[in-house]
Amino acid sequence: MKIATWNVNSIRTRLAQVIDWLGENPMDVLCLQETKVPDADFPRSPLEELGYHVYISGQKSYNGVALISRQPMSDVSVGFAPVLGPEKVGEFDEQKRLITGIIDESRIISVYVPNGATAFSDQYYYKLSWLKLLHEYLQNMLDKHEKVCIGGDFNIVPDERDIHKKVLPSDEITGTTEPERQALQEIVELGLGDAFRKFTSEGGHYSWWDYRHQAFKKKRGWRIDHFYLSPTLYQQATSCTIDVTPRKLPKPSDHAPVIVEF
DNA sequence: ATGGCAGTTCCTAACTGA
Repeated sequence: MKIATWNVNSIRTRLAQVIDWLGENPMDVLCLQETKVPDADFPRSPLEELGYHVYISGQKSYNGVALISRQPMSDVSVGFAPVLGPEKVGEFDEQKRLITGIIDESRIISVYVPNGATAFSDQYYYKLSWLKLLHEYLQNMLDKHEKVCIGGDFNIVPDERDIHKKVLPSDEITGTTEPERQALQEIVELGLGDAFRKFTSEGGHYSWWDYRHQAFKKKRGWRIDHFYLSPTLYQQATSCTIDVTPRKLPKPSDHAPVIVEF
């Protein structure tokens, strides 16, 4: 089974690139983030005409996630509330950042973790709180012995190999701070494995490059788009790669797709 | 170092992004 994750930075702007990419790289499931469109306006028919099933959770301007699946998915749900209950989740489902469904007995999750703006800002603490809910959400699924594959834009650089420059804790760069890495580590310690790191241990592999300063050309990127797999799927994984080809196109997303196979 | 982004919106200027 081949699953990809891609933060497309607006599905309407990137639709032709997504269709072309799927033509070259057929996937069982494509997890999308930053679709930036309300559900009623999502361009579902062009994808359905390619033979995919489309599951979406979007909003105007910001955020938005989707699952594009070759086979129909079962038990599709959006946000934390269907798993954690509305009382615990409160306002945290207002931003559309999470969608899940089951295919071939595996639970696939497309996630868009909050950016966090400036380190230690209100948005930064929102990100940490959101990650705590994600931890509980995944724990719930793993407790039910589900096979879990979560892919998406985590907006966290796991370690020093995953960013082009030397970063000191005192730099306080959002995405690299200790509390964020700790929050991600606690998620990993639920029993999930970073699929990319099963196959590649050296640094210098990135999934996001700033649009400014010719960052892509200068190879100044961050690896912030990840797949985490529960033990059985991690064991069964045969590859995990980043496809930088779409990042070279005119008007690209600032993120490249990541592909896992198991 | 002159300036070196992109997407969205009831603010074509202000915001978010990471």
